[in-house]
Amino acid sequence: MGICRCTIACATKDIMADDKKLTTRASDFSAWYNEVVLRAELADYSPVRGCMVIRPDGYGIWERMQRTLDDMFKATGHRNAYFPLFIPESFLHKEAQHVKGFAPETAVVTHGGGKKLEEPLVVRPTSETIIYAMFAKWVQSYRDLPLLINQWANVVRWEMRTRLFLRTLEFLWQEGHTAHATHDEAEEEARKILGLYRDFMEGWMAMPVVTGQKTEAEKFAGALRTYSCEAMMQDNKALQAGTSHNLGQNFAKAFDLKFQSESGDEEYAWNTSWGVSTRLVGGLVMTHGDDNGLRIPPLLAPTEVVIVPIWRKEEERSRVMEAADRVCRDISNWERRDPNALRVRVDTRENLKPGAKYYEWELRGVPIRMELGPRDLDANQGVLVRRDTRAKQSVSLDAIAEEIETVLETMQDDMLSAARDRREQNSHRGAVSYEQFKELMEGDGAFVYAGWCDGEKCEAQIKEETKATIRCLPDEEFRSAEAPSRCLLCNADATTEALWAKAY
RNA sequence: CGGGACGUGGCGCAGCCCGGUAGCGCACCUGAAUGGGGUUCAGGGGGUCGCGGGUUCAAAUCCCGCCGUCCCGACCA
Repeated sequence: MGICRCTIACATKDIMADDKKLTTRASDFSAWYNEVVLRAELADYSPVRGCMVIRPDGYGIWERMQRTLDDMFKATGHRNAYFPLFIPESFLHKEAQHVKGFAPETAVVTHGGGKKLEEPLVVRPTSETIIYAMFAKWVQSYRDLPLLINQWANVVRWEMRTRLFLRTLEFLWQEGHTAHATHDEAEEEARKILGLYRDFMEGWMAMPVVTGQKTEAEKFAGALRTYSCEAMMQDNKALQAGTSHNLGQNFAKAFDLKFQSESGDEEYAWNTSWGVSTRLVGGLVMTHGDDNGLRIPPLLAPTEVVIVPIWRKEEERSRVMEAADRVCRDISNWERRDPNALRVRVDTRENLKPGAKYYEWELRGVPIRMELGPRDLDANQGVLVRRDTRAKQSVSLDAIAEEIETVLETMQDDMLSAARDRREQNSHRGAVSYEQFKELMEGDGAFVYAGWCDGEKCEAQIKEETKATIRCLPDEEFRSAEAPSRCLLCNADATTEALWAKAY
């Protein structure tokens, strides 16, 4: 609820209006986020603590993400497979760092069919162990490599604090797992996927990311190196949107994944694993949403255009409805079932005034609203309203499909630019004193690029004192023109530049 | 798991301090009118007051326990 600044005379009216309004991002970002997710019907709470139901509008976004990513994985030679939900508990213990990282947050099945199991089964928190155990059976020779597998699955991590989409006990994701003959091939794969993720996040989600490498403290449990895509949300906190790991030979050694090389030697394979999850939907909300609700970038919007018919008299009603239906069919290529055609729907509800519909579709984030009334029909036009800018334009019905395509493309680009501008405005480079850094982190938050001595003590102490962490050691294109020379905390010579921020 | 707030028709809340058997707004249903930025009027349906105990003639209200949600810490895609 917003604050009423009205006089008593209009208090009632204002409260009514407020009842329909979202908490603003500025007043309480977390509350705003929850309200958007619930009221835009992306998800709902489940009876089980920390779990959520993904509703059709939320799942529709995920489906579009899935389809796009799946195409990208296939185009780079990966194939889908499915590995089981249950993993023998002993498997998790075979890689020392891995079990250390995941054991505390696993759900374990101890009974089945009414009997106690001989060996408890872990509900997968991630599938490295079962997958590399299977890879070991399948790989004999270098000719079997590389082995490029992806799976779409659910995983369970018993988190303490949960947030819709951002951190739930169960979530949906894809996990890619590959085996290679050499370290360099694995490294190339891990980097290739990181780039693929970035292309998806920027090109489809209109969510700019900083790519880079995780520090030892932040890397995946069991990995040699972890790379990540870090996006800035509107509260200036970082969201780790995707990770790609070079696992080295750690899992190969733990699961005896060996192959005979060209020269006849027996060698351990080199692995990578990488994933993005339904967390991306949360990232989408927090990147683009505004105080009127969700804003979905056109390429991922389950509905791109909603047509709102407008009429006064009965005669107008039939005329407008008929036209709306016709336009919908024309521009959506409905009868041809063309998957690339526009995703359009007509809001035929008769119990709501047009204005109410406008608010609702804005809340739901549909990119374009098309208002179609008698005056428009007389002029053979429709009114297009962009969700991102709320700008209106009248367009001839003869050219409406083309114009919509143009507007959608423009919106997609504009949303990425706006998100990037916002990130840059809240990013700080150059010499930042630790005092300034603390002020930034205590205040509005920020991305801060600063020098780091590579010392885990400095990293830990800064985290302790400011809650900010090194999100990544940025890839070259994100590094400052002039490399920082001093460590943010200890002032010793900096060995690298680090991106600091508070994180989700 | 520690600190704080909250839990009352679908949603948002009042009632609780000072026990007496539940109310408001929105939403929903019916009818009529209305319809280019949150329609109006009339009629109507819906709640064992988070769950479980206790105190009492009587509990939404007082006491104890538990569960859940949100915020803040320790853990994390």
